[in-house]
Amino acid sequence: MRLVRIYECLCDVTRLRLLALLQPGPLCVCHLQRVLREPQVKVSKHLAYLRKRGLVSCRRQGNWMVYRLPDRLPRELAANLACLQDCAVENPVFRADRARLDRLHPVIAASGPCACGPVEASRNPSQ
Amino acid sequence: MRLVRIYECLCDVTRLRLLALLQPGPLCVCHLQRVLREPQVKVSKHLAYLRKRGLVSCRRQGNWMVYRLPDRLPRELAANLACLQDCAVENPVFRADRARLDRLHPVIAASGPCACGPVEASRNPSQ
DNA sequence: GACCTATATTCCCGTGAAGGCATACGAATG
DNA sequence: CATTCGTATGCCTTCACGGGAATATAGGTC
Repeated sequence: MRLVRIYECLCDVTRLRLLALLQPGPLCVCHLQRVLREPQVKVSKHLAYLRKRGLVSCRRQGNWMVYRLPDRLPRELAANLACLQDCAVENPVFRADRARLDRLHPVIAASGPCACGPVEASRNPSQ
Repeated sequence: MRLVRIYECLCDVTRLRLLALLQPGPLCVCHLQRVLREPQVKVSKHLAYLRKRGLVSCRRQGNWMVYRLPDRLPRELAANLACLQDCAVENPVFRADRARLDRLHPVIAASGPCACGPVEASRNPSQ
């Protein structure tokens, strides 16, 4: 059942945090890593897990990998991400992550989802 | 994180089906078993899992154990159950379960959540 | 081509979960 | 008290997952 697959992705803190961070827009691994403050392997593995199950997609951008939520989300996933978003509002962990992400905002806004290098797209793409 | 605990409960089909079945009102194990068409051990163990994590509560009723969703659900859980309910509407597995449950309705309506014996409460309690 | 950086993958270990079988428990009934 | 019924628990095996260390890969730079 597809729904179970989704929940399997959601039942780990790191993955929840990753998904919550990607909701506003795409980010590269180094940003995710910096915000989560988790070791590289950990972040990379959980991203791979999410990728394999279609919860995130990614594309290479020079040296960097930019991750994002897929454009067209299946109904169940969209519903659950919305629910997650709701729950995240009042959760200290997510709030702290969001705060750190916001502190990265200027950089990201200036140079795109990957501030580590030259990039085209901006955050919060309406497409 | 409490949220993760919830998702851990949701990432198994059997448990999802159990929760979906209990949403309208309390049911005894034998009914759940009959609707799910799963072996007794399996049902019982998953109920224990849910019980241990506070997603369901139960009380003995003579020979039978009547399970229900707890009266006051924490915010996150309520949100996710609502989301589950939504997703369940268009899912064949849940629909089939619901159909079998509905076929049990007359019996349950007549004798309560456990049709196997005399019982007091009716389904869909507004409390 | 050598080297650096960002990220992914492999290998290993420990833990926990799922499923099944057998058995235990608790309540009712004779 | 023995039996039966409904349900729970213990034991076992299998398997997936999470985490870390080390290593590989891909792209960029000189």
